[in-house]
Amino acid sequence: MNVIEADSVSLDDETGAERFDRIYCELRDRICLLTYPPGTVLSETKLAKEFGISRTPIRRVFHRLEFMGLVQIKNGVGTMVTDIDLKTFKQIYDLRKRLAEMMGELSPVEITSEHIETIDGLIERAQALADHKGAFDELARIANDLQRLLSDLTGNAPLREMIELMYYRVARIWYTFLPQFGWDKAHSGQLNELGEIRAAMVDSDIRSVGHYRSIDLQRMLTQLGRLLVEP
Amino acid sequence: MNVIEADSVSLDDETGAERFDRIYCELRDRICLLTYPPGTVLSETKLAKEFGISRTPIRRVFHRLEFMGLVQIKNGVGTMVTDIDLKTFKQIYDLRKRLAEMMGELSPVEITSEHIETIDGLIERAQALADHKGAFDELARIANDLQRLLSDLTGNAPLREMIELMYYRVARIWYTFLPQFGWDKAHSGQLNELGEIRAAMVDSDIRSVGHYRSIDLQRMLTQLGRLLVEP
DNA sequence: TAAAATCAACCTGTATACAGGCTGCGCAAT
DNA sequence: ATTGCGCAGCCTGTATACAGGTTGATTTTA
Repeated sequence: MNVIEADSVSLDDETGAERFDRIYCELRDRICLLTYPPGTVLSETKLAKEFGISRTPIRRVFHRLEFMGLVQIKNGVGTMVTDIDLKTFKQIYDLRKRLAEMMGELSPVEITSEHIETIDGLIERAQALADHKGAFDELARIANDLQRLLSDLTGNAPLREMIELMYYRVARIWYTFLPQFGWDKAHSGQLNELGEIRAAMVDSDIRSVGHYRSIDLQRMLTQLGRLLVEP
Repeated sequence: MNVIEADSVSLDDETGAERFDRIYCELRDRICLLTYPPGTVLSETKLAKEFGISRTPIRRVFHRLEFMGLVQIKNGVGTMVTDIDLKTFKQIYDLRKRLAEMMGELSPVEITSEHIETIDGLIERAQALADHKGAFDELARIANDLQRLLSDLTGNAPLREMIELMYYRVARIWYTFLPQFGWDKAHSGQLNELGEIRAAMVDSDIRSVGHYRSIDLQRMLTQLGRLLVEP
C-alpha cells in the first residue's frame, strides 16, 4: 500500500512536460522492444484510458512518434507502428556509420570515470547473459543503454539528436533480425563491441569509439546480407 | 470576386494534411525570413483567427515547429521564436559541412535537365539582383530554393531529412548576419556558389556538388568569424 | 448466387469550454 | 519611498462533444 501511495504521489507531482516525456519514452520503448510489433494499430482512446488521461496528450505523443518515423497516423483508420523496407534500412545504416565516425570528430567530450563505470556495468550485464540463451530482450536493452552512453559522449548536440533519431528509427528492425543470427553470434557480437568501445574509452580516444561503433554497424549489415542471400 | 471564389473553392478541397502542411510551411517561412524574428511571441488564438480555424490544428503546427527547433513552447507564457547562440550555430555548421559532403556519397541520384533548368533559373534570379542593392529577402528566397534543389539531389532519404532540418534550424540566423556582410559580398558570394554548383551539375558530379556546398558553408563561417573578431 | 448498396462500429480531426500557469500592474502596508 | 501581496489578463494544457473518414459485415437487389 505504501508503495502505491508513494507512487501516486510522485505521479501527481510531475509537470505536464514530465508526463509527456514519460509516456513518450514508454510508447517508444514498447515499439522498439516489439511489445507493439510493426503493423500494430494503436488507439488513442485505449491508451488514454490506460494512462488515465484524455486523448489530447496521447495525440501529442502520437504526433511526435510519427515525426520520429515510428508510427503512421491515418485519418479514419488508426495509428499504426511502421515497418521499414530493406532499402531504407540500409540507407539508415549507411548514414549511421558516417554519423558514428563524426561522433569523435565534432566537438568531442572528455571521458570520465563515470562513463567507464557505465560501460563496465553494461559488460557485466552482457556477461551475465552467458547462461541465459535466448534472452534477446535483455540484449536489446543493453544495446539501448549503450546508445545512451554514446549519446553522452557526443559533444555536438545536433549530431547527437540525429544519431538518436536514426537509432530509434531502426532499433526495432534490428531487434527483429536478432534471433535469426542465432544466440551465440548475437551475444558474442555484443560483448565484442562493448569490449572494443571500452578499450577505446579507457584510452580517452573518442575517435576510436566512433570508429568501432561504425565498424560494428557495418558488421551488422554484412551479417544481414549473408542472411538474406544464403537461405 | 471570381478570384476569391476560386481561391476559397481550392481551399475547401484540401484535406486536413494538406492544410497542415500549408500552415506549417507558411509559419516556418515567416520565421526563416524574419517576419517573426527571434524572440517573437506567437499566440495560438491569434493565428487560429488568422487562418480561420481553431487552436487545435495550430497547436499541432506549433509542436512540429518546436521539434524542428524553431520555437519554444512555454506553458502560461507563450510560444516564442528561438534564438541560437554562436556555439550551437557553429556546431550546426560543422555538422552541415559533413552532411553536405555525404550528399554525393550516399546513394546519389541522377542529374536531369530539369535540375539544370532549375539552377539556371536561380542564377538568373540572382543576376537580376545586380541592380537591386539590399534585396536581402530575395537573396534568402533564392537560398531557400537552392536548398530545395539540393534536397532533390540527395538520394538517401534520411540524410535528406537531416540536411533540411539543419538548414531550417539556422536559416534565419544566417539571414540575420547577411546585411552585416555587405550587399556586394553577399550577392557575389551567392552567385559564386550557384555557378560552382551548376558547373558540377552539368558534369553529373554530385560529389563535387556536395563538396562545393561544404566549402561555401565553411566560407560563411570564416566570414562570420572575421566579422566577430574585427569590430 | 453474385454483386451492390447500407450501415454500424471503429478510427482520427476539429472546435470549444474549462483548468492551470505565468507575468506585470496596482494597491496597500511598512 | 519601498517592499510585498493580490489579482486581472494573458498564455498553454486538458477534457470532451461532435464532425468526418474508413472498413467490413450485413442486407438488399438484380
